Amino acid sequence: MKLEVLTKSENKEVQKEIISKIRDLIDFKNLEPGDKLPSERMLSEKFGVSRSSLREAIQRLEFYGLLKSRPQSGTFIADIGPIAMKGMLKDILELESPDFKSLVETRILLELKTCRLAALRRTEEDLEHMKEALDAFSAKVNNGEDAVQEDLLFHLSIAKASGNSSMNTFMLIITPEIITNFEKYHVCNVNRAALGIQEHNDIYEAIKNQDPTLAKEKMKVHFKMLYEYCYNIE
Amino acid sequence: MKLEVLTKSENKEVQKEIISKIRDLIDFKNLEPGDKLPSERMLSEKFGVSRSSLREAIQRLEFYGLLKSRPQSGTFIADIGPIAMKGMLKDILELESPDFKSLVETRILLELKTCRLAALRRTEEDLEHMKEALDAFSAKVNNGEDAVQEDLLFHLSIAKASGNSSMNTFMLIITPEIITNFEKYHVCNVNRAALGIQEHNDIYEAIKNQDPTLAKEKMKVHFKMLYEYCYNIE
DNA sequence: CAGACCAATCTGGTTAACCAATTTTGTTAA
DNA sequence: TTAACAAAATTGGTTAACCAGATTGGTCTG
Repeated sequence: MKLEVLTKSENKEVQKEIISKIRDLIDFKNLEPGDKLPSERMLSEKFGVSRSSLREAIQRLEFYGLLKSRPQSGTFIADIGPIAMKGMLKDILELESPDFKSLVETRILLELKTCRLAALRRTEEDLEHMKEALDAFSAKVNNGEDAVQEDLLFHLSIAKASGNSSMNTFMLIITPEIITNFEKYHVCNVNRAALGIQEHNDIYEAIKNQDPTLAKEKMKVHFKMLYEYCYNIE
Repeated sequence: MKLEVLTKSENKEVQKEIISKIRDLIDFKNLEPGDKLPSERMLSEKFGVSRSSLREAIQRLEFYGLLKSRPQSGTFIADIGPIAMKGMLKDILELESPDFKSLVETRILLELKTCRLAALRRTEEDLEHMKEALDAFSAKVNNGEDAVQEDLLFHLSIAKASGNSSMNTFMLIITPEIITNFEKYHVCNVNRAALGIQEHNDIYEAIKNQDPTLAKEKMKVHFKMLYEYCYNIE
């Protein structure tokens, strides 16, 4: 019975251990898709961890789509097959938290696509949202203030207009870390911000005119500096 | 005090309501980055929800990088600025679960990039893992069996070899849903599987020979059918 | 012997009590 | 007045008890 308070990182290690034990259990008991896992009480006792910790681990695996728990019934193995299950569990356990370079690289990839899709699919409502974000950005910059947040929100409005909820979700996931890293490394300087208004406007106009190729091109221009920065980090 | 048992979807609605209330609180109290949120007990009482539900909502916002809770100290607002905070909360609340088309579209985008990066960065260890996955896939197909899982695991091994943990994570997130949808819609048929071995081999060789352009080209060939399928769903 | 039905049990979800570290606050001494 | 120290209140995390629906095993009836 653990009594010391665990730090956040230690807690994550415990979670990984639990996931690892769940993997061993699935492996050892040869549990197949649709099979029911032992109850939470039984597992928490068997693993020697608290039920809350176990529940958190299960929730994480549920997030990755590997488990599915149903109220008053049990926790079940997802219908993805035992081989995929085993492989994915291994990958999840080995997963490391993303570095800044990965984040920027992924952001550029996503945005070159979302702005293209946005040009193809944007609704009038999407356009309005984008315009609002664009104006907020311009106002801040013209006032000489820092506008990293407004910048990112404009880009998020494009992601939303892309009509692809996966990419939209992924943009939402990486944006906060991008912001904190930007502010840490001072990636955005004020001189570029003024230029940024024009670039944002170009992107907006391209999407408004439903020109996907131009939109992507303008986004590429907008990312030029960031792109070079990203590939010179290491 | 709610006593009925909530279904999973109802539960998610409750979570959204809580997040919405947290947003209102931040808005109303003008909480800024680094500020401390009221304690969990106080909030759960104020919102009229259980502390567990509140904690789940907080964990979700922590996942998106908007909050940061520290043991024995409190839950704090992330250092991303009030405007970004408000905008992102709005987007998260409006987020819808991804459809199959979004998943496939995102997968293709990610994989064309990861296989290119893998060709540039793969280690010898990465190559070994890819070879193992490749052989497992070939064995199953040559045996006339269904090999959707092995197929996906090969692609995941490429994502891992890309050295970009964000993209690796995102691939892990979308893969289970892809698998279940594949099996539901019978996207993969056996005839193509035999062809798939050759295509997988081509991709593997290109990555092994560190030829990013060829790797991407071969991946594009591999996705040709899926690509057409994806854009003919609606 | 098969099918319907009911109660005991088991389940995940929820609520309340508990823990130790931290933070705040009040007091005292320099 | 201020700095230092200690006690009390506050905090997120943990554990244990509780709830109502789902499951199951056995029993009874046709």
